[in-house]
Amino acid sequence: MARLNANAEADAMRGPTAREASRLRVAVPSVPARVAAELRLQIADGALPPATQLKEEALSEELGVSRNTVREAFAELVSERLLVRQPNRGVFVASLGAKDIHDVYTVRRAIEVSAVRGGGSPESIARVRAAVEEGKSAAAAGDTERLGTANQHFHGALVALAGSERLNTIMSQVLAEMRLFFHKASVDGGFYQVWLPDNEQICKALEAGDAELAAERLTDYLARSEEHTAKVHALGPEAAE
Amino acid sequence: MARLNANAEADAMRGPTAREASRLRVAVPSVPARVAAELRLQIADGALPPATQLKEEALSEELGVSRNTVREAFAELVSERLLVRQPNRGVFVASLGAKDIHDVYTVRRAIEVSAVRGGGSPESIARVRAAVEEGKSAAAAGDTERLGTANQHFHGALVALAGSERLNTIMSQVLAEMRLFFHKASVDGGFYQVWLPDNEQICKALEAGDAELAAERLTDYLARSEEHTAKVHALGPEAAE
DNA sequence: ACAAAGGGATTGTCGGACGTTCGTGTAAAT
DNA sequence: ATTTACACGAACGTCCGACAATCCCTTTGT
Repeated sequence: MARLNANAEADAMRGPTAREASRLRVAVPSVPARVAAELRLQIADGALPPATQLKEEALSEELGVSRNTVREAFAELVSERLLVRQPNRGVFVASLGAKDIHDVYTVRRAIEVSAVRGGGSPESIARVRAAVEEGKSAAAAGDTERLGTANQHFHGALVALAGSERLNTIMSQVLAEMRLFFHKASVDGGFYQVWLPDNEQICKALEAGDAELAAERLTDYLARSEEHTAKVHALGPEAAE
Repeated sequence: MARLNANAEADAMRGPTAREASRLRVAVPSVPARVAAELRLQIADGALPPATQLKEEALSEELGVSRNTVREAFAELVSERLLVRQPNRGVFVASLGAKDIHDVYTVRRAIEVSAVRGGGSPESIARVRAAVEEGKSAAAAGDTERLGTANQHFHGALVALAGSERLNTIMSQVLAEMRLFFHKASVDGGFYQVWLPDNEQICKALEAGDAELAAERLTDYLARSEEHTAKVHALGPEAAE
């Protein structure tokens, strides 16, 4: 129940009040934005599993914000497809079905492949390389969670090759949606391990200036990844491995 | 000022009240959704030109809804990039710069080309054909506005080839953004005329089952269209042709 | 002329209120 | 015993009003 311990974090969540208004401030996100961020986190790491209902009043009390504010946060997350709203019934953590898996991968194919085909600047390619290395090091350390985020960084970096603000935000939403499938709790150690060689090969092709080859490898990767994901999902989203 | 005549439409905008609750209802959209739809329309046809500030209280009075509701509508439109929010300053109709043009076209290249490459079912290709014919008929009738919407239908139909719900919503948002450049007021008759042959050729390739050729032609089209758009935008978004 | 101080307008967030909708459990009827 | 009807309660949807925080503009002081 107590998603946040009621008082300590509740006060931290609230905006700057009169007494602490004097300190210098550098664009503190609005309260609804911070509530949304908090919920995003809890959804991502499985504290709020799919199909969980989020009640406005309960949340507003736990977080120490008004119902109105919670409502705004909900609207934000609904627009990101992390929550779904059933009119007059409430909002629920999105639970994705087989169809959604395919849909998400369709978007990824469109966006990632297109971005990779474009080539990208040396700096942006360097960032792809950095993500690859981050993944390797995480794998070496056996840090599953870091491996997962490194993988997301990798694909985010791929899209960033296009240098498009809009594509970036679309991709980050898609990545957030993918986390609905794979909470860290439901993913075994070898899950991301498999894709490390793919990442390496794609990155190599990019560094060699062969964007077309990279795109081809990425397409291939996405096909296998979708298949894999669908398989894992088929035996129940709960069954780890 | 009076974007809506205050009373008549205001009541129409409000939700079903007690007295009229008896008639059968089939999923009436929520009040914020209807406000957002209204604003979307007014933005699309230029009644609310870019950089216009939208004030919460003024709108809530004109539309006969509460400030809270207006606020929710704003949030929706901000998430669609039709409005931009300046914290503590207000929301403004988005005004796109040269960089945004390129950005939008980058998204279109990714999404549309990818969808076309996939081929698509006969029914969805038929819908592309229908949009092409709609454009021709509108051009023959000299109906500029219908020509514009037909063009949007065409590109929407292209994306629909992929059969992806998410791609569709992304595309419809992008199309909405494009309307920020081209209000019907600021577009001369020949504006869309030019692209009719392109649409025809792309559609022909699809019908012939040659998705790759269609994708190639589309890529070419998008390049020329972006150039054209950038040119028009360069001589001031106001200058019609 | 320019910096500081003041005021007005608008947003951000809160709190509460009330009708509506939907699920559920209870009671009545067959 | 199963089904239907009804009443209750929990949430949501929308409205209203309030107040501090913030920003812009104007006025004031030097």
